[in-house]
Amino acid sequence: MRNDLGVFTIAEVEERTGLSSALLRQWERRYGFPRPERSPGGHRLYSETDLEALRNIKSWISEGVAPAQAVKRYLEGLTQEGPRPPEMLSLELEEALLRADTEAADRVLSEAHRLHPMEAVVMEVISPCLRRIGDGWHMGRVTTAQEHLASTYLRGALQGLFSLMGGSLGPTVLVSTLPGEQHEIGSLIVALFLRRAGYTVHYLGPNTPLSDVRSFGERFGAKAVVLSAVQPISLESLPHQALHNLAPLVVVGGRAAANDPQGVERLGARFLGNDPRELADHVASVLKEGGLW
Amino acid sequence: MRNDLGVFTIAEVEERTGLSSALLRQWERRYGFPRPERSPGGHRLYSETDLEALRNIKSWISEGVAPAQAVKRYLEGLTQEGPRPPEMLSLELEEALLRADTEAADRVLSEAHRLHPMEAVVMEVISPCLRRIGDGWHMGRVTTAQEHLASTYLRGALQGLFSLMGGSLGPTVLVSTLPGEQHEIGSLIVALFLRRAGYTVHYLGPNTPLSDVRSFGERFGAKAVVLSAVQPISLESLPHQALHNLAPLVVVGGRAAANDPQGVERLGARFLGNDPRELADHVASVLKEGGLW
DNA sequence: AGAAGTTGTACAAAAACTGAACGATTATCA
DNA sequence: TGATAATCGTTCAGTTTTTGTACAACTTCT
Repeated sequence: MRNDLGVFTIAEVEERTGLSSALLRQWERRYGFPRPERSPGGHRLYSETDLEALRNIKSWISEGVAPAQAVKRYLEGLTQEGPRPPEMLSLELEEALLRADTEAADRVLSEAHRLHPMEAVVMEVISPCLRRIGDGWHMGRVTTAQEHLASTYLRGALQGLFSLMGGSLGPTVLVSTLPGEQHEIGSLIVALFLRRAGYTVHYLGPNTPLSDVRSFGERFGAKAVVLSAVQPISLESLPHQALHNLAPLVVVGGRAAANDPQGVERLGARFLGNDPRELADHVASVLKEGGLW
Repeated sequence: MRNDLGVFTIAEVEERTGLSSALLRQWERRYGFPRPERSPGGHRLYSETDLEALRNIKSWISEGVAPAQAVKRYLEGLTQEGPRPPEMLSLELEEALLRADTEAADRVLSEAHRLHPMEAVVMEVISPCLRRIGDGWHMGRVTTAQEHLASTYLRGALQGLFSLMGGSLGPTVLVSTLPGEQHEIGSLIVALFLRRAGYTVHYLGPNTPLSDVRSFGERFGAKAVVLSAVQPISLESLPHQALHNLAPLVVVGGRAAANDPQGVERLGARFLGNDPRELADHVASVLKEGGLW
């Protein structure tokens, strides 16, 4: 299942996690974690699991959890059961949803949140699960009803995360889909990461008419509008420069945008990548460059 | 469900709530709230619940409630003149959503849940709010973007309730909408009440093809299928007896069904009323009569 | 031999804690 | 109405906790 052998030197861990070697040693002394294997001569040899844990802890700390508590939380998560990695949780989630067992899905998600930070749950548990189910549907392995149930359930889970994560300090950003789109989950994930990055995000839901996006943006002084496009048609059926003046920055993401960046430019918008996390980062840096933060 | 362990530092709480750390300490001294856990050395460790409570209290203060009263209101769930009625909460919810203040909406809903049973929150707070916003949209008083944001938000809230309410003992019922429908919220509410009535409810989300509903129903031995129809077209465009053999009992609800009960019969289904609560009751009694419970 | 690691101790900055006091409002009452 | 009392957010001083880093002396790895 997972390679738990200690192979990384402390310098490599420092490199990969950004935690200084001195700090790693202090944590081990103070909190008893991590406690890596040792070489015959006593050098620390960290495992992949240790790295993962350290990244989790670091990200909890950045979310405002006190360091000592972050470590404690991780250790308590361990005592429950073996630390199942995100990939396995994602597979369990898929299995639960395909057999329409939403209670089991609840359990998997709540365990995922106990063991991993929000970002990892979204990108490594929920997202891959959705992709696999989508693929399975295209290949006929998954029925439409199963796909519906799963995406409805996961959309709800993401929406719960979104609202759980209040906070409105930074500039305002609107998130929606292009008119006519069926898939809203990508835009929901982007909204999640933008909110996490400190923006005031209004998630308008799918399929909002562009004229309303514009008026809404004006009313709330939106600095950016992010729209998702999965189906090529929704990109192609819009007239030239249709998105041009929705807001100071207009971004289109999604598979259709990735396959046709020129199409996005034709509409007067920008393509800033397809990965939700990257997209949110890019939006942030573009807004900063433009002095719009 | 919620992680209630105290982990957040006072600085993080200050940042997230906007209440100064000195003030947080004074409140604790003066009102005895919040009383967070402590680290071994005595540092305060606030929980997620504390954060939510503080946001509630802060918003009441900004509305003019005296701080001491706001804390008291939270602790007792009471205003000076007893619990606030659902109608008032519903209006507050509408107002919050129309100005896209989802944090305020969160607070209203959380207060509603503290003061009233789930059924009342759904039927007397959320439902009327949706209806008013829908009406306002038809009359041009509410923009499409506002309507989208509100229904997206409330759909999420209902879905949260639905999944929060697990439980699968009774017979299986499927809930979806007729193909082509845009509005899924009615079906979501029905699903909620059916689950509350003790059924094992699979909510398939909107727009599931009928063939998939059928196969899904067969696989899970569904005793009933409930479909929602808001737009007359989705009712009229189906062939005769299209719903006939989806399950032992096939019910169609929604405004379009209420306006055209013969149309429902033509499809081989039954119309059992439009009010979600009644509909759920009727489904239950029909299943009992038919010996299907 | 030199780079990298280890232990143990020490240190300093940041963050929190306690308790008290201080203006500025707001409410109460003669 | 005008004086008095209560409420409330902020500030200050002095102490303690927490946390990250630094240093010295010694060891291991290559």
